[in-house]
Amino acid sequence: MKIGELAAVARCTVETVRYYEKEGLLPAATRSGGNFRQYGAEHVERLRFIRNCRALDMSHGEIRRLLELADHPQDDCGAVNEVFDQHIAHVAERIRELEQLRAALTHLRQRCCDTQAVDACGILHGIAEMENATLPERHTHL
Amino acid sequence: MKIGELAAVARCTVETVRYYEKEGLLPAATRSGGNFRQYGAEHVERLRFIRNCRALDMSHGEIRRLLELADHPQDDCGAVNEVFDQHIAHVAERIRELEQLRAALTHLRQRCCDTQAVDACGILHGIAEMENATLPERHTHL
DNA sequence: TCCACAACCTGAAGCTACTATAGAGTCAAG
DNA sequence: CTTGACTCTATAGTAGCTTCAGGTTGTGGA
Repeated sequence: MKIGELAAVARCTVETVRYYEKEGLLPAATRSGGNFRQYGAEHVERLRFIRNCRALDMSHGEIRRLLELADHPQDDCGAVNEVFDQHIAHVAERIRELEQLRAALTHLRQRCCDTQAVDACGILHGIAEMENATLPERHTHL
Repeated sequence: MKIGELAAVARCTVETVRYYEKEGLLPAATRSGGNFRQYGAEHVERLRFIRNCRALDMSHGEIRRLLELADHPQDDCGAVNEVFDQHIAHVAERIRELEQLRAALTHLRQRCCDTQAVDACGILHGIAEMENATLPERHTHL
């Protein structure tokens, strides 16, 4: 199977496949006489795994770790659960951050209910007066 | 005031200040004899505004738009409200996406309750079996 | 006056996860 | 034998910075 077909079955672009190879997420393919990449079922499986992890918003670092662990089938899967739990924690943390953010934005929004002159706009004044202590820093890649 | 002091009062790094100047968010400073940037109160105000917008997770594009609008104090502030409402909508949308994601992750997590061999791990099998239709695409910069 | 050292300067590269482009080569059908 | 789809490599761009290299300026103590 050539790269276009692989990309099609995994629903990603050809460029993404080549990028994963360069990043070491996908092992280098064998080459045909004309230097075209040749793939088999194991590449399909691996690429689909990677794309599914990306659909779950995992970083390449997290995916790399999962792939390493999956490559030792006899080992205990506790480490897998750990990676996964940490990822869930990242997501939960980001949701908390964004909910704080939404509350702050909604509060600010109420400072300008009517349309008026810009220099009297409650939103702009609200932003100018903010103390940075209000909001959290970002802790995740999400 | 020199760049280090400006950065300190706005609680960001010197590099960030120079970056904002290069991006055109912050107007170019006048220079001292030794080519050091010199800032005044208006720069402090503007930089604090920018940093507060960033704390609200606005993109540089959104901030640029707000700054433009703020530079025409006599105009109607309806456009400001519009930018703001759209940003709130972005945040709400991202929260929805992440909550879907969390649900999917939590569901997957339940497929491996006990520690066992990697090749029997319900999480890894679950990821491998996923259909990409499950999850939404990202629509915002958040 | 000299020296050390902090703070400043510019320009370029690195980060994440891709996407897009240019220019060239390969292959199957008509 | 030509057309056109597909592939190849290498490079640059995206957002919002951070880090680094290599050089200049300003300030305080000896």
